[in-house]
Amino acid sequence: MATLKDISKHLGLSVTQVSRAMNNHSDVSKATRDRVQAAAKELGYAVNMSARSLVTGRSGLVSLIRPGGLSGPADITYLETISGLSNEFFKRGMQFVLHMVPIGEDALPIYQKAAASGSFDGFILTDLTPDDPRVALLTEMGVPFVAHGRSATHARHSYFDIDNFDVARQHVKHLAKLGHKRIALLNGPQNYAYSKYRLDGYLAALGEMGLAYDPDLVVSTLMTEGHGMVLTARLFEDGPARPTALICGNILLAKGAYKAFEAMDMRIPYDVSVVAHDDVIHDIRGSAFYPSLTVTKSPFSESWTNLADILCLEIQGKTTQKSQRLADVEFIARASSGPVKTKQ
Amino acid sequence: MATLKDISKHLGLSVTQVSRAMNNHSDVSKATRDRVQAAAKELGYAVNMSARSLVTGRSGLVSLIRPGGLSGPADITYLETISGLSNEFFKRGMQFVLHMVPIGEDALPIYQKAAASGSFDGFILTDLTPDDPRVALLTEMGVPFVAHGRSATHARHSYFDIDNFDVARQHVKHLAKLGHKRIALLNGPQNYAYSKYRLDGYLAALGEMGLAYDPDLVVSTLMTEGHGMVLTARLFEDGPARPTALICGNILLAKGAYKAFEAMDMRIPYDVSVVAHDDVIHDIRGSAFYPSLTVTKSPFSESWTNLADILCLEIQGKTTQKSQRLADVEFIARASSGPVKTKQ
DNA sequence: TCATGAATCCGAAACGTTTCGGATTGTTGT
DNA sequence: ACAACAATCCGAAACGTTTCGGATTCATGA
Repeated sequence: MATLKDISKHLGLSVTQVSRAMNNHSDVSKATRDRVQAAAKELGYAVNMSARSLVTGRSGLVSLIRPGGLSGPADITYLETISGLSNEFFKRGMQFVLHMVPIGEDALPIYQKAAASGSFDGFILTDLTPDDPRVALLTEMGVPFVAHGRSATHARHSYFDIDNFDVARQHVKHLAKLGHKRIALLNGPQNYAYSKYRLDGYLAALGEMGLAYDPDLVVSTLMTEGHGMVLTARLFEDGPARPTALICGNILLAKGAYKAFEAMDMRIPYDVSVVAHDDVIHDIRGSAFYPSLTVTKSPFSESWTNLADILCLEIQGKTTQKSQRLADVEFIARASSGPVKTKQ
Repeated sequence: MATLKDISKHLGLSVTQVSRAMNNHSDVSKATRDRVQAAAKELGYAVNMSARSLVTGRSGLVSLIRPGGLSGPADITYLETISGLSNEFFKRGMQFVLHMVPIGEDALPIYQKAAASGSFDGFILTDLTPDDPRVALLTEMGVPFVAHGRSATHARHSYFDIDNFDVARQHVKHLAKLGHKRIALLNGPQNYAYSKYRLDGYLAALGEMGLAYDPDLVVSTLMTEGHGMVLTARLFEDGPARPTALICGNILLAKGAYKAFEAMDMRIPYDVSVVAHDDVIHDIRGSAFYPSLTVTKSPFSESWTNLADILCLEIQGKTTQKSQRLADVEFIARASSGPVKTKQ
């Protein structure tokens, strides 16, 4: 493995100048820069990251520690996350270190150790909870990190998120304008921050539109097709209090809901309106539903490059200010939502 | 961030002795070892990996480069792989660096660069093809690696695998002993090494049992429930050449096959026998099938610790010999396979 | 002719660890 | 009393890079 010294000997230059040439510094002539880079290629030079890290104090490693192991096929979205992030950091010349903590083990001490080891330049946090202890820990330790989603209690951290408050709000307002008064919400798991924001948005919009809040119309669940089906069936049991519209946390829940409504002989959108949020990760497209599904849409996949950008900024530490980005959500009205049925 | 020098000053010892104490070397007294370790804890010392790497020449990083991006929900098994491996290497104090190469990009140059950079101590190869170019590349470069599965052409590399030849052979022999003469094989994708070994085992066993080989009875496919269903339906079209038994590459294919047979009104095991290989990753248990499924079984999850062990050996390079381990497969006869139906 | 400044280069120190070779003790056997 | 040996320690070099401060050259303008 060739070193800078090898190149410097081979060319009769100082190590300093070779280093500066390789890193495109200003005070090296174009001629020598070219000579150096040619020699580097010829000798098969590759920078020794350990040596560089030792002097720069940066390892080039970012880490994603995933608590809670796997929870079955629902975790396919997680593979998407890992895939996207690993790629973005690769593009930026950084190594993406993954650690999936087995289920049942407490992840916080692992974060603590990893952060204290100084081996990592930064961390990516996913699956934020409303009051996430990892945010508190890393903030206190002064370790760079970026969160996919927002912690509610520690507002002053870098994150990338979509405006989940607005997602639910748009859904409610759309349905309320169509005359719906009893709107059910099939929300994501309640320990996640985004579910909380959606619930808040739902409640706020109900208030805005002058609608009453009925806790029986809101349910939190793992977002799978199966759960969508059975919980929809439960929410829409026949009776005087039966809702006339349903908001689904994602496309899979909506798919389950469609099945439930079919089984119950309720026609969309005549008997019931359905809207959902589409994060464009599952192969199913809202437009391919029958009837086609009204959605708020914002591609999950736009997160990775943003998260990587933000973390790199954070690591460079040029600015003390935290980067907080909210992605746009697009509202697409389609055939699954319509005017509320007038009493017959 | 405290260093060895800090501890040495704090204790009036030499840096040498502190280092040796921290690494449990022989020639340091128990008394000073304790003092040193206490001081280390007190000062919050954590070894600087870059510095250590620089002198030892080992980075503590292993890398998994996954070509081909994602192929949808079928890739849930891949999450299992990543999860298991990241854990095993964590236990061994190594960092697991992941890079998922986007679909369409050629992964080989990435392996080439990563190996040439010297940043990684070793590589894990998955999804081996029968003549895998990555095996050739890394062998030639002299970089430590371990393969999950075997390359057929480059036999002299370290690997962990199950005896896929034997898997198919056991299936055939079991069915042949029950009197089956026309045995269909629903194999995995043909570009994977394990599919080739299974096909070889199938052919060998047919020979052993004196049965004829009919290419029409063998089909390669992605191993999903859907493919299992439609391909079973096709293999078992009515006619004089209809097979009497089916070997499925995994549990998902078997599940699809069951559906197909139900639709075709063929009763298991009276009209047709079904066997499969169970790698115990999908939540579905062969014993929970109705009728319960005859399988060869060997848990995928045993691979991770073996792969990590082997790669660590390879990295230490104590032995020039390659580690090649074949896991056992267990044969479990259940209700889905029975004597061939006598002509009525 | 001489100061000025830009362009280009270099030596040496520093990062924190491991390890080689040797030094200093104290104990043992003769 | 002395050699031999084990136990315990230490100084210094080395790993490969970056960077600080300064040095050299050469053209420029006064």
